[in-house]
Amino acid sequence: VADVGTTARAKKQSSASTGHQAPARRRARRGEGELLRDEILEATAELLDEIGSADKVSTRAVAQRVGCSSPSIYLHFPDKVSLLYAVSERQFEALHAKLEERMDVFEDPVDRLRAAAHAYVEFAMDHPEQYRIMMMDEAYGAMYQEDLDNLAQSVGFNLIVRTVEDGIAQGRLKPADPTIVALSMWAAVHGLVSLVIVKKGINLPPIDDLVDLVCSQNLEGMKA
Amino acid sequence: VADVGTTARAKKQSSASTGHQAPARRRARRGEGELLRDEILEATAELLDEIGSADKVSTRAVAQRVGCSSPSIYLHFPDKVSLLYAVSERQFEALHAKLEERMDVFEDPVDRLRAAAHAYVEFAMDHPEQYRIMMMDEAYGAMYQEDLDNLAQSVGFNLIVRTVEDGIAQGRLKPADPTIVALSMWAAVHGLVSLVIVKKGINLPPIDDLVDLVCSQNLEGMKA
DNA sequence: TGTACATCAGTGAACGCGCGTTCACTGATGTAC
DNA sequence: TGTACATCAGTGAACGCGCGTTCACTGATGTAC
Repeated sequence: VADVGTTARAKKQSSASTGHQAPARRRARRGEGELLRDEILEATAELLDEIGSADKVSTRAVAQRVGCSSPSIYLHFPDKVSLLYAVSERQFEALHAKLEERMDVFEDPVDRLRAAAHAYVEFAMDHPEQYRIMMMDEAYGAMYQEDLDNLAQSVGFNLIVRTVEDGIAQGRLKPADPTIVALSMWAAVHGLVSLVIVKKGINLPPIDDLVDLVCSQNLEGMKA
Repeated sequence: VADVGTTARAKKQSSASTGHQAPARRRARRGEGELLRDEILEATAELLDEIGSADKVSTRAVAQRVGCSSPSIYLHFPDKVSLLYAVSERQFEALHAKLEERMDVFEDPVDRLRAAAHAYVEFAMDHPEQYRIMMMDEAYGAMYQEDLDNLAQSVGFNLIVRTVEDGIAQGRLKPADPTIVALSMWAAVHGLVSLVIVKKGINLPPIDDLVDLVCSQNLEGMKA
């Protein structure tokens, strides 16, 4: 009611309200509307990491982090679920890229699998809350429901299966169903890392030692 | 404003509103106030199973399931978090009891460990959404933070550690750190079951076969 | 046996909040002539 | 070079909803005398 005279800009600046971060974005040029889309995705990913629950990350908080208004989000995403879906897709791509990068250092399939396990754990420990959402959250689990091959692809599962196949073909691993071997490795590593994330504070041996142990149980025992 | 004449009971009965289930509870006798507490715990557990997210189970829904008003919940629990905590404690006790029951059928430590793994998986598959909340949810993870020994106890972890110790003492398993062996078994089984729960619909071999495989990798390889 | 009373086990209505989303709008940017 | 105009990239205010929780109360149950 009062305070109509001062410009909107001045008001936004002065009323810091709850806003620790509002970098006061500049409006994008004509063809650059997609820039905001990227900033929204990044801010959402950050907030998911900090807050650790998709439900509790509000579109308003995302907007505030970006420095835009909350309706602006709807210029780029039809609704909140779509935004979260897009973030998760990005994150799966990042995980996949990291696995590939770390595996490609090695030639030997067994080394490659160990490298993959360690890279997977590193990713999860770097973004524990995002990992929770990607791999433990109901919403995201359901998202990929129709699209299982896509999930396997994204999560790097096929990468592992193929490497196990190579190992068997090259005589480095005993013949076995490569999908089962890959699955039990994945489950063991995921189990480990998810326990550490959820029951944080539980005092465990260093996680990398545990990962080595899991790799040994899954691979060394299977060496040809 | 209108409709004041008809009794409250009649109103409740007729306005079925969204209420599929409102069993029209009878008020407890003088000393039996604790009865409602139990009913609230059970209704909450049911709803958690059905809905699969602690956030999305509302106190109002719990009250409706029980057939009482929502303020009644606050007669027995100071707030929603305490209610959820109490439910989860109950559930951990049930899991512990199930493990003990299934293990006690066998004498041999290796058999006992296999039985434990299968019982654990059965519990999780019977109450997938509760298992998610107990083992994958942030809120519950945090609840037990101060109380790690209690967690280990509740989840049956100590039971497993002791059985591994027995196995080693009896010469049925190779000498090793019993905690590490138990932990890697737990992680592998938890990893498996949590993948199946979250990524439901993913087409996998029967889970019991996978559990057997995991047991083999963790135990058979370790047999003395 | 009858009645006044304390208390126990609850209830209906409401408060205040934060959220996802919509609506009607604004004003800078580039384009046509 | 100047100006009218379309459009793109946003915005402020508000709606409606569901939630956890509180408040003032009610009425059945048992007890004292």
